[in-house]
Amino acid sequence: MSEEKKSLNFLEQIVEEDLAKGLDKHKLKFRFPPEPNGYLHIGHAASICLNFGLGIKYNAPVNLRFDDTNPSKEEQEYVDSIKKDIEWLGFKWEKELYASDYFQQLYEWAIELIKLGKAYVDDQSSEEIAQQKGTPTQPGVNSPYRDRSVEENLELFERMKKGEFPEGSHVLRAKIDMASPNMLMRDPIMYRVLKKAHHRTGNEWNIYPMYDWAHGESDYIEQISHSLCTLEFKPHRELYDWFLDQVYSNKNLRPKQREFARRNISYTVMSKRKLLQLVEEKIVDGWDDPRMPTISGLRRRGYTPESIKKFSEVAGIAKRDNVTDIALLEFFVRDQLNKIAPRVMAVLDPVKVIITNYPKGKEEWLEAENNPEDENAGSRQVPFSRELYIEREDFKEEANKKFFRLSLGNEVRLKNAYIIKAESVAKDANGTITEIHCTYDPLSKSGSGTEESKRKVKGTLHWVSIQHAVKAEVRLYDRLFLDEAPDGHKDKDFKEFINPNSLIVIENAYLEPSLQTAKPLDKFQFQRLGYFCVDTNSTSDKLIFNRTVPLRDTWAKIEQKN
RNA sequence: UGGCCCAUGGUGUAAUGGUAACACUCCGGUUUUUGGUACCGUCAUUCAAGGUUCGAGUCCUUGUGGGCCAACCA
Repeated sequence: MSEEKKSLNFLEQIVEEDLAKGLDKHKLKFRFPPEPNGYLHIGHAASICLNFGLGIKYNAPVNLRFDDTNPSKEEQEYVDSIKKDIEWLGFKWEKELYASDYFQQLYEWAIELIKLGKAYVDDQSSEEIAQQKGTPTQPGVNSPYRDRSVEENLELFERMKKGEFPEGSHVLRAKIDMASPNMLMRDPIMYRVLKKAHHRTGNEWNIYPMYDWAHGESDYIEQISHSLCTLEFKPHRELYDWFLDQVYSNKNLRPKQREFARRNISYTVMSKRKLLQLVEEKIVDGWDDPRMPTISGLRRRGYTPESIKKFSEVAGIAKRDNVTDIALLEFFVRDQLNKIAPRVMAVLDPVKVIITNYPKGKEEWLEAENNPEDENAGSRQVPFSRELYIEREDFKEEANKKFFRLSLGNEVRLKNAYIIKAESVAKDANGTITEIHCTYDPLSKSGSGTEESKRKVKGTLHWVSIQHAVKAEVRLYDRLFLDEAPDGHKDKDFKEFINPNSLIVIENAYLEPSLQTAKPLDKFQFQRLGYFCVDTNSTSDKLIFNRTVPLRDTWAKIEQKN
């Protein structure tokens, strides 16, 4: 077996360089740092696969650290969902940690900074502070409180902590440089007063640290060797390093922040704010609606962890803005489901077929292969009888030679059963076909080995026996947005591009009886239709199937062209 | 009008100074009891212009285009 050399992405190269420069490989440590203010989505999967992938590759620990410094947005529900999703993807974290675990340490370090004259309490409003901050092209001006004495700062900060001041009245700021070309270095806020209950620390704190102050120091406390984040944090790196300088001792490892481009996907939105909006405005059925690009949505849609991981791996990691084609993700689910999903027959838009020369009351149980791609998948029995359903679109009274399906006077094979020929139709008053009368060739049974069974016919149809069929609700999902980049239009709201047909519910689909016992999240290929997954709310009394993705459909393409 | 980052087929990545690779999509074809799968084939001289070099997608300069930065969010 020749093993293909995989090229390293630029972050792996950085790790390799650090190793080459003498970094002890046992000191490699990574972290995945979600904020528990929303559900994980496919973009996070890139970061998860990157960090945990690095952990696997170098046999290094990866911490799961919740960045929970803002109690007004964060909730336990999100913590739980995030843990569930990471586990479902198949990754194991070394330690479950929280930025809030470090609140005390962070507080003590802040006091040290005050004592060193590197931090001060500012009494101004956020508006005043914003005004003094300048703009990217103009330097800021110093706060009038910038040169308070250490004693006064210490006392004020203590009172902030005790809850003596209302929210918004005081902040602790790092004293850096109001004229820095980097806005983040213009005396950034380290603490604000927030009298909110925290999901872990309750009412213990009246002040909460800001991201920049908490994140790098948390990395340092955990001795994370490589702290990987998305591109928009690039300007934060200077501040990350500045804060690190304040506490760093060369006896310890110094964490390194590096940035990569977030993964965008066509025909969807990825920001948690917008996803939350879809949930709150009930445009979708919750964070795990199968149309959502969340991990939980994809799971309910029928995606597998493997397909998501493969997608993340192949899409890769780089530094340029990107919009990856959703078709790549769909390719990987199909690719895996093709190998593992049992084939079954289901008719979504039924029209009745009566086989006039098949005896009334007779039934046969025919053998059907479960998966031609998996020889260990075995087979099952499906019932055949005189009255069947086939898809309405599989029949035309008259058809040209490109139509490989059933038409009057022509033969077609019923999958795993017999060759039938359409003889006549019955219609209702509107002209809608209500019955197709066919005859079958008794010698043409699938697998019987007869000459008749080997006869070439143009097409093969799926079907179900009416008297044996089980009913189910089938939900046909399509992309949630009609535009490739719904949030890429400056003058238009992303919701203007919502696909009105993103969900089509078929109340009464007919399935072969073997599906009666299907359990939530079981995956199947409905032959000739697509891959379907049993919904999490499905029961044996009320079966519900979600369409994960349709099969590739070259016939639909041919038809579209005409 | 400041600072930083980025630029390779339709899309996403690779090529680490030595003559553009892989995957997806699209289009065309072969096989097929799923118009599926599998298999085969077509699709770029790397944003532009200069420069360094025997040799540049890769290094330098200048443009051009895109992104990020003025939350008591992360």
